[in-house]
Amino acid sequence: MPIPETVRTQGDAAVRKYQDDHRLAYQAEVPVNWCPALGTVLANEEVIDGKSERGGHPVVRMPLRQWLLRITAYAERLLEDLEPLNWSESIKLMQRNWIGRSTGASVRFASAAGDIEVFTTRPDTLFGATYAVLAPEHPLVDALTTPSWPAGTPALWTGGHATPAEAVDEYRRAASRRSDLERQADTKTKTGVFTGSYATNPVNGTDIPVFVADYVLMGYGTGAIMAVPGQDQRDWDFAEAFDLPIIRTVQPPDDFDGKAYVGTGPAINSEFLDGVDVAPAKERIIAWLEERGSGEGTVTYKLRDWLFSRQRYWGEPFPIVYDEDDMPIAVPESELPVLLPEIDDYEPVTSDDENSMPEPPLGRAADWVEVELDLGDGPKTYRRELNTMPQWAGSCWYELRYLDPTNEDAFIDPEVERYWMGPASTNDTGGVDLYVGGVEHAVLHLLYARLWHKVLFDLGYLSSCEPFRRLYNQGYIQAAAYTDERGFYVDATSVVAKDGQFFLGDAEVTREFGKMGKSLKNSVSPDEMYDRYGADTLRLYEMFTGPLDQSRPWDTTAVVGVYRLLQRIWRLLVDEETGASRVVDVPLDDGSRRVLHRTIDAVRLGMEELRFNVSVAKITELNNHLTAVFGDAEGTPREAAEPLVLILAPLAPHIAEELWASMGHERSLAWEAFPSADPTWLAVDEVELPVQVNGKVRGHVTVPAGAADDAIEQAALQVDRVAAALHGKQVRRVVVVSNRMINFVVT
RNA sequence: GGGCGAGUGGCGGAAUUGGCAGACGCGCAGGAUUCAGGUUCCUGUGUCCGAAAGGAUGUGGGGGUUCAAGUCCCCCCUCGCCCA
Repeated sequence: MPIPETVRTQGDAAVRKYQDDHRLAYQAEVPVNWCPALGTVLANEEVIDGKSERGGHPVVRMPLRQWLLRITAYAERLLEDLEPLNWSESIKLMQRNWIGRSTGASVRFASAAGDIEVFTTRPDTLFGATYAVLAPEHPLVDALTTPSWPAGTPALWTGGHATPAEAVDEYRRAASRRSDLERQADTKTKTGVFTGSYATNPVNGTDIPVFVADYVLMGYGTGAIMAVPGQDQRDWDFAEAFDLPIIRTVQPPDDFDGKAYVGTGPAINSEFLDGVDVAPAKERIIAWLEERGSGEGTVTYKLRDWLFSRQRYWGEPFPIVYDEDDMPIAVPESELPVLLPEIDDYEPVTSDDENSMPEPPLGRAADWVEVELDLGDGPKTYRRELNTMPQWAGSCWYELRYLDPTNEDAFIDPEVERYWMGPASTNDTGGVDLYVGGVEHAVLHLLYARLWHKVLFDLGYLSSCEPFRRLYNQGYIQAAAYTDERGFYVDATSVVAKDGQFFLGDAEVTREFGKMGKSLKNSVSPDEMYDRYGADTLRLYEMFTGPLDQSRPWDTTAVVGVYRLLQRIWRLLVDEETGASRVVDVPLDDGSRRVLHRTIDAVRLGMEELRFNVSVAKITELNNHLTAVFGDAEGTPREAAEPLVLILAPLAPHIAEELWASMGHERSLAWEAFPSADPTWLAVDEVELPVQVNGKVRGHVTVPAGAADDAIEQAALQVDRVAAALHGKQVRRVVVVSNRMINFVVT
């Protein structure tokens, strides 16, 4: 890393600090998510509503020195490169929201306790800031809390307390009992107290009161806001509740009758900004603030650096050792990989105690922890890093290693990577063609893997800058889950149904449907279906029950349908009595040829769009047709039999291979191309069109494909029921959609 | 509170994206084969009226645009997911 001269001249410590501020992996004392029940700390992405993503255990915040990966340095690129990816908009949106880029300004309001730094996305509304609010946990709150209420403080602002100190103390106590979720969800009642201090609005020198209120969260922005009730509904509600002035600084449209106006419009009551629209007003005020040193334009991200240490045994050890000064040193490449030591007890140290401390299991491997190495200044004893990497570390790049799994010299041959993953054009990010995975990885695996891919790209190992070009989120097969009267999940397999109610022993339980898994205790094994019907039927059934991206309950009642389909296909191609092939080398009739090619076309499309349920339906239709024509004939023409087996193969591979062999092939069908429809047989020479009268179908006509509008009209008029419907009516208009339909509009 | 997605027969789900709603399968009913059960095969199956021909009605509810709406627009209800 190039070190700027100005840093270099300040000595080794400064250089080290500069490096630490920029390195991808770094250690820092940060507030971490400590989960005593799991015995490890967790990344922000692994904590949902204050509970662990796995298991739902309580998570407490505590400061700790840990490894972090500087994902924030990639925030902008992670955001930008989402754009061209063939991912669902909802997942892209989740990542965008998680990265949480917001542009705005940080503005300093002078106060007796020093500058209060607020972040705002609406610096253009600064003239409308009529008060300021700090989160109850904000570090300046104590300094801003005055010994007594200033003269003229409205009773409304004091919360009924004799002094600001009392009021603030009491308020903070109450706020600490409410979770962030409650604080944000409860938008109706606005609470808060006045600190007794004022802050100066830099644009006009106005002193505005400073409040403490829990609708401002410490974890977002700077934990302090300038309140602009005219343009923010939360601020408006608070202003109404505390009788604070409201100044509109954006002119709402004439027909606007709401309270806060968040739309665009010309600035008003804003001196030099008056008449300027929101976007240019932002630019102008930022320039003004920067000129005077009162603030600057900033881009902030919600995304935080990735906490990368875990106190678990099962994880990649860090290739890091510490010297006698506790200085971390990278293990030289010749010593890699660092392997986990054999230990007897690799369980994490778990606890119910919020005050317990993380304790890495690797600490138990005393003779592994101490290691003698020569890192340039002779053999010395070093101490190994005891934390391990999170489970995501491996899943961040496994897809790359899969491409070249036996390579001993590199994690992947660049040529191999280019072949599988390389960009197809200049605008292409590259990446695997298709990645099927669950939505639950939206801001976990799918974000982390993108980071690693970009890092490897930057280091020159990859030609693709994104790992997954197309992402498809499969739905979940859900299963019935049952809760007892306490709301706890009970083992679903032990529940019995009786008269529409569900019981565990004598106790009634409540049924719901959810993703199968340990947490809902409702896993259902496919083994039973496999034993009874075989793997092909199981596979085909899963594909047939509905679109891949939809969740649905596991219901086995319809499985016989696809089982019968496979049997029917078998009987079409193999003589049940003798086991001999029924495939014959005679030409196929034109009608069957049309059905065949239409089916191939539809199945191919279904495969491309991952709509396997439709593909199965089309194969069924083809088979129904062929059975009707050839079921009782001497045999089934090869021209239809072979494509039928080939289009079936991806859905029911075993039976397809067997049928393929039965037709005399010695080589696996895996080497055959997927059939393509012949366009000649997709073309039709006659079409049957519905004839509508006032939008209602009154009959059908068969006309040559591409027939002229008036020819269709003449033919339609010949249809008895149409003629009857038109009798005595006046035709106002005739709508003909070629090869589609015809509609007579009458009165 | 905000955002996104979904709601179609008894059930799972189709519908070339504005053009015959209900493909395909399950289930159900009737029939054929069978000593019988199962298997297999055929026919029917949204709802209402009708013996039938046929008619009316119908894609969560209400309104709208259009010759034509499951599909587009507005309001509402329910469910799911995400964010706060």
